[in-house]
Amino acid sequence: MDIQELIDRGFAVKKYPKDKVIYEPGMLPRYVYFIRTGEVRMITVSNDGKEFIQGIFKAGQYFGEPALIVNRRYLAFTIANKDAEIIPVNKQDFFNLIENTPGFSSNLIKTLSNRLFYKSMMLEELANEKAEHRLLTIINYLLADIEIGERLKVTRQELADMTGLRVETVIREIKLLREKGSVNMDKGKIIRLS
Amino acid sequence: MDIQELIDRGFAVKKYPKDKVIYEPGMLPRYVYFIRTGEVRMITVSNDGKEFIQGIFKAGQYFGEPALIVNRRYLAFTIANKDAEIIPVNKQDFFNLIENTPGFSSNLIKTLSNRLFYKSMMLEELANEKAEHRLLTIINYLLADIEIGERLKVTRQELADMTGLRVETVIREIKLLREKGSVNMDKGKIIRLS
DNA sequence: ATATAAACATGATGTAGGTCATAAATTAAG
DNA sequence: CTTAATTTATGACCTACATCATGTTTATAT
Repeated sequence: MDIQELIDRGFAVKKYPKDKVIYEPGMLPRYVYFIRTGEVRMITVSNDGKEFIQGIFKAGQYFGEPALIVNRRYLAFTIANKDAEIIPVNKQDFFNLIENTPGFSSNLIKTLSNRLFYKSMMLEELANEKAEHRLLTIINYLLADIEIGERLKVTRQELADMTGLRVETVIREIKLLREKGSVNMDKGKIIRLS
Repeated sequence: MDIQELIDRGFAVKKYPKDKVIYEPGMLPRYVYFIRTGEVRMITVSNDGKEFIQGIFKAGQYFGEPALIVNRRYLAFTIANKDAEIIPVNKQDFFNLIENTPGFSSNLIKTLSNRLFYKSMMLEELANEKAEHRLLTIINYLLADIEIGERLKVTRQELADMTGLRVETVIREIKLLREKGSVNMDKGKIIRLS
């Protein structure tokens, strides 16, 4: 399912400026959101305001289906990370897409499986592993997605919000990882060497 | 997809005695496993031997698809919790089921969405919440699945393995929850009152 | 009924990582 | 260029939970 196809079929594009909330916990799901441009973060927030990054979604991806499919209220916020153009597709239309668009259903199955895989991995980390191991795991996960020689453009705060640690801990731990040579740095950012 | 239908189509049933390992981390996925009878637990184990329960699967359910679908090695062990009869369905047959069995594909999508929902919830808990909150969350999640007046037949060790806590912590915390009245107990086990 | 193994319980002590405070270094904005 | 805002950095202290040790109660098997 590519986004242009949706537009051709007459679905409307909605603009969300950076930091605009797309949906929040407690709301009943009505749409699945297809991202044409920009980026979205999905976060849960604890009582005392600590954020956890459940996922980052980019152009070409969609989000919000699980809650809609199982028909339960959202658990997370989704917020535009940058200015974004998004196509909300309502429940009926979404189910029509699944039924009638060749390959869409199997694409959805793959997407859900992938996310499940990531979440299983992170659950194990958060349940059992300590700071150093958790950090190495996401760092390597993120490094696998960029080119050799590129730097990870992720802040320490974001790493903290993905691992359930606090910034200070991430800062100290990354310093140790660099000293140990477990991680290579370039001007304060982690770089992929191989 | 009900299990009898698979048997009618000629798929073989394999017996696994209690505690038999069905697959383990590092293996390449070759089958999806449909449970005819018995029960299976999926666990990840840290370096120092601590277990985390990724999921429990019962008669009528299937497991092992995500790794097969994304074509990556298993992260977890799956182990028979009780004597079990299981039908391994190989990759090609499984994809045929998706393609050709009416309703199977949408059933799979629902199943994956449900698990994703559970894992998102637990990730938030493990990342941000302390022992008491974590415990109340799974306890209520588990209570929702049993009848009013029934007792939760789950050990404190199992609660520990689902929340990333240690038995002693779970024991102490449950005692506090009972004293606070946040949880009702009957002969040492948590009971659902309403 | 008795033995044996799980499960539950509780105290004493240790520690990883959180919290708080304060500041230097980058990056973005005007 | 200068200012403001983020991000990174570091020390001092604290706390929730882990760890270890040992015992009691409750199931399970013979």
